[in-house]
Amino acid sequence: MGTLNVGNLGEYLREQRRNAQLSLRQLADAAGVSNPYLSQIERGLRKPSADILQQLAKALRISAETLYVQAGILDERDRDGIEVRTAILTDAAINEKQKQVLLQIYESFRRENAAAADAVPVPARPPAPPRRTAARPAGQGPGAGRAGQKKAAAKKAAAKVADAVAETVVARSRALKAIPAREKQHNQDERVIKRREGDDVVGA
Amino acid sequence: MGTLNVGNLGEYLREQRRNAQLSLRQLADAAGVSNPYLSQIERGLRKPSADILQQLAKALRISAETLYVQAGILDERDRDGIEVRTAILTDAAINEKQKQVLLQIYESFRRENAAAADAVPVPARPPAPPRRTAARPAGQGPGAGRAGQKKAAAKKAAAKVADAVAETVVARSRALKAIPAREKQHNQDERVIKRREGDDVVGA
DNA sequence: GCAGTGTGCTTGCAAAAGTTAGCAGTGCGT
DNA sequence: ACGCACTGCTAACTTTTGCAAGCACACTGC
Repeated sequence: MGTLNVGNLGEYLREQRRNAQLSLRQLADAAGVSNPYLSQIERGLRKPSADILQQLAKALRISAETLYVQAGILDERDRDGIEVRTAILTDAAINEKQKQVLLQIYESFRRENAAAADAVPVPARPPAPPRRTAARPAGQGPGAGRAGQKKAAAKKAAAKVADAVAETVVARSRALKAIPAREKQHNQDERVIKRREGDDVVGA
Repeated sequence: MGTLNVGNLGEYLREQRRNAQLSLRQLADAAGVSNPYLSQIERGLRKPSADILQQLAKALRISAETLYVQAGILDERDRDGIEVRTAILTDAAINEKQKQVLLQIYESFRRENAAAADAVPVPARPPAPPRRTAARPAGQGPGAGRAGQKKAAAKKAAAKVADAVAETVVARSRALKAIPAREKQHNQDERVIKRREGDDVVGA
């Protein structure tokens, strides 16, 4: 193959590996791939198979599809957000509430990015105003008192769920950041043991 | 390779080719693939790369993802999730961090639903099960008063999710900027770049 | 200084993917 | 009968992927 069509894969992989604070050897070991090969991939000298990409994605705790896209196996084509909206709305695995939550977040992100693209000075919390706007129409105040009270209670419960979810996300994020460091040390210990054993075998 | 993990690909390919009323040679020529290789693929003797699958899909005028699924590159069992994930990942309007956040939330929703579907009592979290149990009867509407209150609470929680998560994203963004290790890695990047340039020269 | 450990990379090689040249069989026209 | 075009496949070969062994360099502790 004269020129490898590997797109941005190598750079992306290296970036993700660095974000995870893993050495080349650590990621290679975690993915079950040889470290020279991983080095070659990162430098764009090789185009790995989808199987290898799956293994790497798993070790990096990112979705394989992410790497497929970077490698040019899956196409990046959505510009209007229609597919994301459609996919979310037609997904049978999540309920309506969750769909709405995801859509709100998705739209917030899009707005945030659009604002950034416009180079408009972004307020401290750009997503906040849309949320409040959405919350008020949901109220529909003129209804019966009981109806209003029930709705307020429902909102309170939803807020509690959101707190739990956000907490989960934050905790997970921290775990992801904390684990690599620990794993790194732990892996070093393991590698020391492995290496000594390996050295013994070679010596023998 | 002792046993090729090619799933149903060969049979599926042959079926599609026959449906299109193409001979093996015609399809191979249209796809830019050698006809003996196509024969081997159809007989399950070879596992083609994603590039070859793309070429074949294009010649057959079907989506490459269809063949990826048949080849086991994409998981069909996870089909609904795949569409959402793929849509999110291929969306050009949001960046990588946002994509990962959305995916994490999506996954936690799915997990939440799967756990609720399994109705597995979680001993580790005694507070959580009662809340979920309450959310479920709400849908079934056994008790009108309580069910209504719980529904309203759920809505409020959902509304707060976006705010909490957006806050998380902002916090994470700040954390990423604050991490000194990032600078360290940046320096490593420079070193690697220098080294790679040297290597490239040697390679050329 | 040294030894030990970690890092990323080079080199040679095996295995697998993928191609080229050609074979055997089938159907059709003369 | 023959020749021709088409079919799917075999076998040898080429190219690419992916790995094992090892190198050079950096860092740390003694």
